[in-house]
Amino acid sequence: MRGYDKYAFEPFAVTVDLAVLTLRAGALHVLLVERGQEPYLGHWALPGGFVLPNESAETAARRELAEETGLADVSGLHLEQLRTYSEPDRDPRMRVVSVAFAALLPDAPEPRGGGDAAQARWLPYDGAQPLAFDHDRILADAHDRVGAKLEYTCLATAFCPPEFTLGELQQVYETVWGTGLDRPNFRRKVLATPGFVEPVPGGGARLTGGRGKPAALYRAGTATTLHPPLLRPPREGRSA
Amino acid sequence: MRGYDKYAFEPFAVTVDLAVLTLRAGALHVLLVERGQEPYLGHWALPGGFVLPNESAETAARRELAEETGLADVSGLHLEQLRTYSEPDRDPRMRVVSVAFAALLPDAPEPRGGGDAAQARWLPYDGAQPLAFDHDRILADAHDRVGAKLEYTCLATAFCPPEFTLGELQQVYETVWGTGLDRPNFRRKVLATPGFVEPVPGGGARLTGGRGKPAALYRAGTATTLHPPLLRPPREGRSA
DNA sequence: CCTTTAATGGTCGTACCGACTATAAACCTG
DNA sequence: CAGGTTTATAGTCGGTACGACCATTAAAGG
Repeated sequence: MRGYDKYAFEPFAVTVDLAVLTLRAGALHVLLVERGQEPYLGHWALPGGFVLPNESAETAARRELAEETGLADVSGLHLEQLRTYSEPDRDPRMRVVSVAFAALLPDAPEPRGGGDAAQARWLPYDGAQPLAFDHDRILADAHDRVGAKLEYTCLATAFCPPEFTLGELQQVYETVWGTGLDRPNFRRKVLATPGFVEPVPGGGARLTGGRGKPAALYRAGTATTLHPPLLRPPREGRSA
Repeated sequence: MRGYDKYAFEPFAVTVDLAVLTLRAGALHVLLVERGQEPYLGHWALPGGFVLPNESAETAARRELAEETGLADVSGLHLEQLRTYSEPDRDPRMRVVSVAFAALLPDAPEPRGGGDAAQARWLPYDGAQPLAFDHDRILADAHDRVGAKLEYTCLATAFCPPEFTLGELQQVYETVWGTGLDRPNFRRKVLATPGFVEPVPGGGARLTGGRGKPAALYRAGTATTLHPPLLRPPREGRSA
């Protein structure tokens, strides 16, 4: 099927769906909107919308991200295309093909309504709540992807503010992976990876709550990949 | 933009594009079709086609794979969704959103025409040949993805016939990565990973050309991921 | 028969990583 | 203010993995 012109084709609606993730109070949270109409009236759903005629899916995703979060500048946020969901019956109204993205936010301002009546809120990531459409699966895929990319990329800093402590960076890993990590070993590994983080020149004032010894501040480095990777502890299945 | 009904939307054509990769004579090859019409008349392009009204993108990709390769059974082949390309001007004729897939084939039968006039052929992967549309980028993304997944999954066996030698498996890594690997170390690593490969019970007759000591035959194991991963040798940039 | 080729088996040293202990600098409590 | 708590930081130690080798075996070829 090489020639477009000689085959009839069905036009599809193309949308983007966003799994916007952040860390609030040491727990992973997702930005969800409450549906105001059928189907799935009253259910929570991932934010998203149509791709406009002159937009790429990435452009549409960033526009939706700005609209839904109410943030003035979303240009620096990490936005990653997950995959495209195209099951014929995923939306009962019509044929909708949706390109899913994951977005990572450092802090979590409570979203304004964005001019739309339906409320948008940060809800904790449980993995259990039934979302509208196939959004449970999209959200689970987003979680899997982010967890995997933490191993071999510097993605974790996308969850952190511009200046952060190593304790905060470790919390990102622990929260997304759901495991505990040894603090000295984590510190050794991160500092031994050139370009992962770099110390803030001025000196290390603390940012955290206040208890304990003040921590040094770091910024995200210039590296994007981790060689060798920072592997998560193997699942306690069985050892051969 | 929560409600579909209250916004106008532009219908898009949705297609799939396939980067079908195989190993022929120790080199990576790609299945390409020659375009028989404008635009890009005479250029090589990735095989692909429209997603039909009752198909998912995965279904359409597998159908196209069967049509283009002429293989009777493509159900066991590894098919992986790469990402979706949706730049508004990627096809000059109309708005086309394309879901790209990578397919991995063990052996490489010369493709029949598939009933279509345009010829389909295996061409060596150079990364230099200018393909039609944005297919150069899709092909490069496919190569990157496959190379990366070799590190932490058992994907390499998808390039191998049902029974293979460790030398053939090593050739997959060396060809895709473009590097040489130490044979004893590769062997030790593969055999130390439970579930990666398992010996053929009957005994190890050779399959390869004939020179050298006959190699034992193995089958793909049940594992899907490699823990710890089989990292490719670091690029010779500089060491800190 | 000797060379060539490739598979297989093994050694050795280093780097890394997990587990663990120790010290330092802040706060809180009485 | 003394002492305990909390968190950050420094360091040790042993096992494992892995890269760089070397050696042996089993075939084909001249």
